[in-house]
Amino acid sequence: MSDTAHILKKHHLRQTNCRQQMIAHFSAHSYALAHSELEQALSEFDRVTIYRTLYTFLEKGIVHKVLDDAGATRYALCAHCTEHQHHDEHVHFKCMQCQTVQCIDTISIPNIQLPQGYSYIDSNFLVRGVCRQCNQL
Amino acid sequence: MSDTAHILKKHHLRQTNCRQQMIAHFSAHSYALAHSELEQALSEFDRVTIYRTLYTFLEKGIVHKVLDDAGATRYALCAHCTEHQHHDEHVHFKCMQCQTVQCIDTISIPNIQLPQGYSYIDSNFLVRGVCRQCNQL
DNA sequence: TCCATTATGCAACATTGTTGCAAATAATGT
DNA sequence: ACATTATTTGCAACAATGTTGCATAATGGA
Ligand SMILES: [Mn+2]
Ligand SMILES: [Mn+2]
Ligand SMILES: [Zn+2]
Ligand SMILES: [Zn+2]
Repeated sequence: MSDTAHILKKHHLRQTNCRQQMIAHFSAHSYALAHSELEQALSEFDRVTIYRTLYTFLEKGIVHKVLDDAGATRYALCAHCTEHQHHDEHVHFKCMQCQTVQCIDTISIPNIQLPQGYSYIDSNFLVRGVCRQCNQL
Repeated sequence: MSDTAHILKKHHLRQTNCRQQMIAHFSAHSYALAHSELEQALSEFDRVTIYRTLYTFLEKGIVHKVLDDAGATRYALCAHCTEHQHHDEHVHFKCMQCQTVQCIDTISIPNIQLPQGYSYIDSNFLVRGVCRQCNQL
């Protein structure tokens, strides 16, 4: 069974064309994808279908949301998440030159001490800078 | 001279009604404001004017952008920023109960070590959880 | 192969972000 | 106080993104 099929099966989702191609597209890219990018790449599917598929993937822990300072939300494959809990406490890096946002899985988000009375659920850490590729130009 | 007038003067901006009321509104709230909230509160001004004023305030270092996982960008007053550089490296906290996002000025963003080849510009750290007020219910 | 459940496409709409341009306004100098 | 000029505002129009309802199509299991 293909990788994409396996991911869907693992999360008890039906094997549909759109889902398979979306997962394949995520796998083929090392950076986080915006809705608009998926829409362009997979133009055979309706915008709403992609929208709803992203929602399903989020719920099931197949992808996680990646914050971007430029409006549109991005998404990237999760490494070890389940339907019940996301575990994506790694840093995200946005290159201000090529505008891509990537997961830096090797850097986990440092623990911080919240003020009295505040409780922690999760966090999202976006670092802006210039990526390796763009620095080498 | 009023506080709001002083802020505008300091940044060489004209004293206009919209700008003064927007700054007053920011000052009166301890949490980050979305465009839509300003629009509702200051309904005598056009949506576009508020939009452009936010843009001006961002440029001048009067407000900073606060990322939110729910689509709409929020803004909050800067403490020590100038036209030339923002210095808002503090943690932002979003309460998943009351949905407000606030600046936690007392917690600065921890330094992280980026991989070889990456250079750092700035960062945005959003912690999600439950705020003090909502926890005490 | 049939059926129940689920996913998709389409239409329609809501919200947010963005630009051009003419009219209104604020600052400046007289 | 008034005229001049640069800037700001409101309006219209549009682009992009997010969201829902509903009829039709497809999937997975019986
Ligand atoms: Mn990630
Ligand atoms: Mn802040
Ligand atoms: Zn880059
Ligand atoms: Zn709260």
